[in-house]
Amino acid sequence: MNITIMDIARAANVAKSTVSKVLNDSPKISAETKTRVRQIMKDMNYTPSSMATRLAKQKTYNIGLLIDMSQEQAYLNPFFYNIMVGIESAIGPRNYDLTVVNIQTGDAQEERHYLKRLVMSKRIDGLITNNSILTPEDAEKLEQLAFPYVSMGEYAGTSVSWVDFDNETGGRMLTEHLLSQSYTKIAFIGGVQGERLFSKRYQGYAEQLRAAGLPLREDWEARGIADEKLGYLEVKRLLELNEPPDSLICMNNQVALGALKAAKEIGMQVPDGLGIATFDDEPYSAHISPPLTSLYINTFELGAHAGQMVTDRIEQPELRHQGLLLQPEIIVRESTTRRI
Amino acid sequence: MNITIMDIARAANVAKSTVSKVLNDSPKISAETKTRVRQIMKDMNYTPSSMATRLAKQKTYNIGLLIDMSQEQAYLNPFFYNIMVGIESAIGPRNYDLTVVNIQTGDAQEERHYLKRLVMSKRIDGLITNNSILTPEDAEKLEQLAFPYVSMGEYAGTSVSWVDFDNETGGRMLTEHLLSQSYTKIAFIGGVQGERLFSKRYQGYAEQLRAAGLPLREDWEARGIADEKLGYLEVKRLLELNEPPDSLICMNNQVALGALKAAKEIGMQVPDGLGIATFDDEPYSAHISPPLTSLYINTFELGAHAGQMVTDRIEQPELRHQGLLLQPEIIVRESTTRRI
DNA sequence: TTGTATGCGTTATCAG
DNA sequence: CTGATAACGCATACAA
Repeated sequence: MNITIMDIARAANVAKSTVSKVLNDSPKISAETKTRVRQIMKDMNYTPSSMATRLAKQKTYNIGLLIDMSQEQAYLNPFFYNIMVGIESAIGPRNYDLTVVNIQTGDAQEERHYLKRLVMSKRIDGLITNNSILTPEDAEKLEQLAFPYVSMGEYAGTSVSWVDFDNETGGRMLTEHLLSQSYTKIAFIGGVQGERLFSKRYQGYAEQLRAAGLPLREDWEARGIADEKLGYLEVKRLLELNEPPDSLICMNNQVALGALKAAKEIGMQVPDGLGIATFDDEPYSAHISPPLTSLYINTFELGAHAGQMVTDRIEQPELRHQGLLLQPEIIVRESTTRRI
Repeated sequence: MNITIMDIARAANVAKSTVSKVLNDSPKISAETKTRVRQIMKDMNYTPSSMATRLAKQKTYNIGLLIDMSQEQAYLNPFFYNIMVGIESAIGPRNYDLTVVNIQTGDAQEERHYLKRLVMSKRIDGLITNNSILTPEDAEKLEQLAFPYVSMGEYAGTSVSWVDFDNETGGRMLTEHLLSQSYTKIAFIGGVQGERLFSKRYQGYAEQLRAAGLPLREDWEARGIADEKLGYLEVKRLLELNEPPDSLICMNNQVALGALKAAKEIGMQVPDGLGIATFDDEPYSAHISPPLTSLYINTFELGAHAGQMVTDRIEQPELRHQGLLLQPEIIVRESTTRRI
């Protein structure tokens, strides 16, 4: 059998409640007994059972991170490791663990639903999700249960706590940068109408154009699922217009890669003939030829703030909901640095 | 208060033990009572408390994944997401959750040590680590505790279960491929003497050279921490030798990127003048110019096997330790496809 | 087939 | 300051 609190109590000649108090460093235990009991615990190589502690304290010290593993190329996947490290950096010091759970959006069988599996079964004290997973109904339910959770990704609607990057400002930054390099015919490539991420980014782009007194050209619109293929096909099309754009803002690196490929095939010089800037700086952005000007988001920070917010909400339930907007950072590289 | 098994028992007019048996689908409960009790559970929106279940069953249904977040560019980090999805795909269906825990190799304070924090405190039923984290002492201790664990990465020593890729065969495959493209002066770039990963890979390379009757040239040795800088500096040096190599095998993509940069600066044509092949295919390997021939390892599979193995060992403690060697796959791209 | 009693290992509430 | 004793919510051997 395993060694329990009772064994320690017997060995120390005290009640198990005393041992418990020593474990929790209760102020009403004398220093002597504390050191004595602790020594015995060490001698007997005792570690309290987290199962029992959790049941007694009605607290798991565990945070759940919800991800949809079926979404192959979801927005934040490439950054997942950093996000996780960020979360851990915030919750670890507060003694919380991180449990990563897969939610299959497909099979929504009642019984396997994460609300039941994780929240109602008390497997976790708090939840971190992202806005593409969290449905309004689930948010509503979490609210009813007064369960602490945070969304990574803006959740404008009701009273939901979230952290996100300022995508609108991001759109403005990229546009402004291109304008400063005296590009004036800027196209925006990728993204589906109605998609939150796209809307914000496009909005920033549109605003900045308007501020510069430039028109939004409909013939330069290139919408669609933001992948390499889209970038390739759309840029081929755009460059063959009578009046082609002189620069691009891409929804992500994949689109930019496709765009670059198209430009090369057509013989268009980047950046002199065509400037390319993109959202979502990835590890290899700097290694493309030419290196891509891109918008860096500090995903470690994103995770850290999310972790901070859940644990805050766990420990101070009276806290009001809040939204936190982090600022991106533009990294200027050759793909938009005109030499003329 | 929360609704418990007792509430259900009362509402159904049965003993709570009966409810418990219904929960566990015991064969000695009549079909009628089962359906009746289940209906009531649904009506009352009851979910058993995992805390209590765990304590009673002495089982957590939780697997721990140990990672060292301080190691910035560890071998498997870029592949972390895939590995995790692989693990989840294996353990999820068996009803295990995954808890990711950070281990700071730096502060080895007794109390925060994962053996105490996770294993001895019974926070998890099984452990997945990688061989760069798992020290022989810890392995020994886990063995003593008869605790189920699996190492990702070969652990040749004692009786440790592990999964890994066949790095030696990988070295042979890359070498063989270069030979088949009639490269004959193959250098091996990156890796530190004594490092397990390097040894295996280099060994495969050396064997294949020997099999082809080619010498191991000491002046082509380029050892060191496998990063871009090393690739750049070493290849600059190599290409200025009287008799430079005509092709390279790089320890990873970073090294290859550095090598490529050096080749470009010197004006050496890739692949005609210099063939470049590398270990560890990464998402962007195909997007480098020229696209890199590289050795792909299916990290999802790695994770899936690891997950499979731990759960197997949890459920069948009598199982013997085993090592599993997965085969890599070579992806031939332009960087080694000679046009002459 | 169902119910009773006890255990799982800790914490918390009281007395003393 | 310390010690009984009752939770915490479920599982299980044994009795009925």
